Amino acid sequence: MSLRHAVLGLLAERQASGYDLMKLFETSLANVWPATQSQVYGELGKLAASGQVEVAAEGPRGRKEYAITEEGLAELRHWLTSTEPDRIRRSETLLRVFFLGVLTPLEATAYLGLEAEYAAKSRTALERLEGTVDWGDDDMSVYGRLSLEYGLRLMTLHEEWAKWAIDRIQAAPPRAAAEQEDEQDVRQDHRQTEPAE
Amino acid sequence: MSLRHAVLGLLAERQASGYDLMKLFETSLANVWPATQSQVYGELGKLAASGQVEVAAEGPRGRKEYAITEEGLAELRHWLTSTEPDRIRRSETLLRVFFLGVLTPLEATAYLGLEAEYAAKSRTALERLEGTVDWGDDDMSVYGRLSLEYGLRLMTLHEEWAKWAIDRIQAAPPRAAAEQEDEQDVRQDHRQTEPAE
DNA sequence: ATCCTACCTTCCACTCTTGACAGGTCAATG
DNA sequence: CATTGACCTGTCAAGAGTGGAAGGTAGGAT
Repeated sequence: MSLRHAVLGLLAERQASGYDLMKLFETSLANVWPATQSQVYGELGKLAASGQVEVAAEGPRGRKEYAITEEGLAELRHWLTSTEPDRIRRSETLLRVFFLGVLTPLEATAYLGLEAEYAAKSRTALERLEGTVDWGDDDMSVYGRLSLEYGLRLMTLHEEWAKWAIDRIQAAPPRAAAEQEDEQDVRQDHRQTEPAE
Repeated sequence: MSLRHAVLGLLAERQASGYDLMKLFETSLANVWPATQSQVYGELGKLAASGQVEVAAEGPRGRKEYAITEEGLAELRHWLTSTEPDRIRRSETLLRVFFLGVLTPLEATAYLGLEAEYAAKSRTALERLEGTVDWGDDDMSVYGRLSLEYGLRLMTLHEEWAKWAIDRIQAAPPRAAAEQEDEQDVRQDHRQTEPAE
């Protein structure tokens, strides 16, 4: 459902073609709600069909500039004020952390080290972005900057957390690798309960 | 791709039926990688077909307990050590922040207030969870706790960020509502460029 | 003895997302 | 003039995730 509103939101700022929108998705929204061409054009079609968006101008090579309609703006406002955001968050990084037990403590800390490294790199990239953009006092500047700050804080958290986790594992290694070997043997016993299909 | 490895990871801990796995997904992995019945059973079927998992025992009412095979364990290790995690993160919350400009500053701060509230509530829920579980020194305890700590820190960040954002908006409101009205009029002009379809 | 509840698996229809492919036009450069 | 590159729209196949329906069994409580 969110992609629909992302498109509406961008068109609320100013009218644009699918091509224009793609550039916006690749720049400003890349870290918040990525989207592909097929999605954007598809969504524009659906929005036009339902009257929340309409072709405001046609340009050179088949270019169609879309503008949000009153209906679309109403829908956007309704989404922002009267619906609960979908807060389900999937984190492959954390999923992996859950299963770090199948590795040796050394391998586990190596993984977390890469996480810390990634977060640090990602954070400096955001800082560079912050320096690049010229922040005016328009909506996109004010509110986009709030998002950027969130990203900055998140990457800081990520790095510090990863370093903290490494310390913890090194302070109290969960289990010796030898015990893991034992467990593998146990599993093999299980497997003999029934012959392979 | 990750769901496959989530299932493998859980089965690496101990063998289980689809039903058992569902309970694990609802409890331990709920905040990290949610999954539905259809997904879990489907994935078990595919994993069994590819030999990474096999039926270790059959129980009372059609119950089938699956166990990870050596192949599956190898795949799990490979995933953990030799592949890059998918770090794309979608945040509907932040997406909305980008478009807060279509609302009045008052409405915008109200939204962020709800975010702060949600984060606070969510954080105390995690703290309660932390108190409930008895943390041993096994893998799931050690590594699961690292994930929980991440969640705790994230919710703290979320709340503080939302409060900070509210302050910022109140200190320097982006634009008066009156100007937004003007903009709507401009958009109406655009719409007259072409009659509705 | 019956009924309820928890247990347990399987299938389906739908939307979202990805990645790639196909096709075409304008503008400038050599 | 021919080629190149940026511009611009569209479609399709396949996988991932959602939500719910269907259908059946074992065990315990009344």
